[in-house]
Amino acid sequence: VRPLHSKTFSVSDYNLSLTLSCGQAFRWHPFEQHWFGVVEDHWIRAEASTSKLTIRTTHSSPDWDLISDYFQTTQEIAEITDRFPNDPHLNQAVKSFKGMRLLRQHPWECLASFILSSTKQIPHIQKITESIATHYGKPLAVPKDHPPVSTFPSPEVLSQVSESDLRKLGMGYRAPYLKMSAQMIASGDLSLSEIVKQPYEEAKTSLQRLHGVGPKIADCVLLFAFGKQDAFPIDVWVRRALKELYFPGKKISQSKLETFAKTYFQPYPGYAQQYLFHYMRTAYNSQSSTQDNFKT
DNA sequence: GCCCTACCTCTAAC
DNA sequence: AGTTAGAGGTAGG
Repeated sequence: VRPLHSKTFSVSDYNLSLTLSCGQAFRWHPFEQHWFGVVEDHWIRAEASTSKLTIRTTHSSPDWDLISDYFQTTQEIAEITDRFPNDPHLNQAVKSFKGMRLLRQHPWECLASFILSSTKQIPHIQKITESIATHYGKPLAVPKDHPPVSTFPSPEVLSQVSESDLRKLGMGYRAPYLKMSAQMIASGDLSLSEIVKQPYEEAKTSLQRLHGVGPKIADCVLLFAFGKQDAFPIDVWVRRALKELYFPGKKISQSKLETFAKTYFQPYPGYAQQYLFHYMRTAYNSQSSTQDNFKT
């Protein structure tokens, strides 16, 4: 057990709990009054008040720049939400979820997580990603009152795992997708560090060369790992939100919806998407009597 | 282009 | 308590 290094970042409106639990990252756990998880090879403990984000880590020489980047500590969230279009839905979402932010995740872990996310609910995605780390990652030092955790294994490691061993972790038909993606990246056939430099549309096309990666998963990686602000992942919840909130009672094609989203929510479509996503999910879950209003 | 279906497994809802 | 439908997509027809 190592002593913890710690650092406090000055932030404004940092809603840590919402940020870590809103479906963009899958390996954060609430523990007493804080959260713990992993950023690359750092075990991390995080807690926030309205003006401070305090990070502790067991890492022997913490990479604070990496950590600052992951948590986007220098981002002024108000500057982004202030530029959302002025409509009642977004206004309500911003008011309800004040301080919800986007992280800047490790590209491979983010990609792998979202390959595993298709037709899965969040608790199961959490279970599988944790299980992958436990089985194939490297154990990290943790404080003695905390459970063991491991790093998320590299593409090189996962490309060597057999499909049947991956299936044992419960990922079903996604196993070959994960393995093939790991192989393509490990072999250098596809380079995530090159894709990050490409403009949004080109980067999206590049990512979709991977089997199991379509427009939605590509957009998740572009937004949550590469910080491409134009990415607008449209999943079932966001589709419902767009249809019901902006085109009630009308038939509208997928491509029309995409065009609308790309233009209407500028200059921060990605952030707007996350607020709409959360807005729709919580409204849907908490008001069962109004479910019919949200049917596709 | 647009629509349909199979794909694994878990979970929540009958 | 067993059983079944549906789940934060994608590929292939």
